[in-house]
Amino acid sequence: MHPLLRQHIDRYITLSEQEQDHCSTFFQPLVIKKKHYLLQEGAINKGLTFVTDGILRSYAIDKNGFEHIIQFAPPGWWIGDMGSFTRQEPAKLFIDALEESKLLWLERSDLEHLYKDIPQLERLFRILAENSIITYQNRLISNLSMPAIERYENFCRQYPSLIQCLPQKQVASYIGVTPQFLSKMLSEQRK
Amino acid sequence: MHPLLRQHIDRYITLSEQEQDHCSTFFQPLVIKKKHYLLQEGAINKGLTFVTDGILRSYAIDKNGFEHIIQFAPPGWWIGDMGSFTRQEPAKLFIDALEESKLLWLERSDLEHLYKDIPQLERLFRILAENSIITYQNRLISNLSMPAIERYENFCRQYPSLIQCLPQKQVASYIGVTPQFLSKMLSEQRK
DNA sequence: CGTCTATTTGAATGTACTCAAAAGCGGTGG
DNA sequence: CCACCGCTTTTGAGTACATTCAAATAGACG
Repeated sequence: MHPLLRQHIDRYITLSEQEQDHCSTFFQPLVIKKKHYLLQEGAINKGLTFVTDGILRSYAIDKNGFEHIIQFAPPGWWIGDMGSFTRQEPAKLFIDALEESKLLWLERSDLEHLYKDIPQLERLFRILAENSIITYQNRLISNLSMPAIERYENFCRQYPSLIQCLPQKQVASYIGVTPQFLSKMLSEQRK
Repeated sequence: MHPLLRQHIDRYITLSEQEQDHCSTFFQPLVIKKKHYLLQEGAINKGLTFVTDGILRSYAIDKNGFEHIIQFAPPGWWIGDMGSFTRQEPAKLFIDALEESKLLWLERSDLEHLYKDIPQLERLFRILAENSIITYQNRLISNLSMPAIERYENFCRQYPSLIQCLPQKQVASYIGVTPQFLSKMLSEQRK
């Protein structure tokens, strides 16, 4: 099992060597090049992705053609379209790589089997889902209650390592402003 | 076990009579009057709440004193401050009743025991958490990509029964505009 | 070096907010 | 049963935050 995945799992549950080995047989290593898609809107998201290297993003495109980034996934994070994955419906999101990335891919059907073999995994994914809820909730509160500049400062505080590797445009999309406006805010701030 | 709770659980997992009975011993019935708090910012959220009658809401108050509604909980819904509940940290949210309501209260420690007695419950709460993620994600996309009037129309489509019993002010807070602006939008729309 | 994309800057515009005040509505007590 | 109080909703005028459109500049990559 990939050390990053192992470390990730160990943070929440305890698996025996056997269980770990059993688990790891279902994760398929995958490499995805910069700008290549892992998922496109309308497709069915048939598996979950654990990032080991690089960085992915998920985003929606609105009817005016603008991208709205939902999530960045650096190493150690999961990414997927939860709606499409759990209900096997057409995805609302695109997922692509911002740079060449290495992934571990877990098929939905394999995960369902794993839940039966290792009930602890239900617990793991319950906790991961709860953490995700907390993150979404905080972001929602930010969006509802803060002006753009504070949302930006928030982002920098929360993801200091991401700020360094992301183009400004991507950050603008995440915090919910146009790239032009983010640029103007930053030039104001520098004064 | 309360029929609404039973029906709710049955939608996702299958419990034996015994398991159901065991479960239900931990749910404490509770009545909360209009405008009374179930949780206040800064307190620790020590349990989860399943609503059987009435309606609750959770909301954050920003530094300017404005409320931002995170969730409404009509009968059949859970409500709580996930961050405070799972990490036993001070809550960021207030939860109160919009009208006199009846609840079933489940203590965190009891839930932890229940997870051990009935591992299926890990599954139940995993699925509930995943559904919650999907809801938050859709709302985030709405907030990022739609003007206020469309967010309102969205809300009406998604929660037709809520629209009828909620004062306009509460809906405004949920979709993220001032009550004045919602009023202006609606009077425009009527023309 | 040339092309493509990201960033910056400026002017005009628009969506939504603030402040203020009037009107409507529901509940309560005399 | 009506009058009053408090809260919600409406309306208007002025303002601010953020967008759009446009164009120039800067950076990255083959």
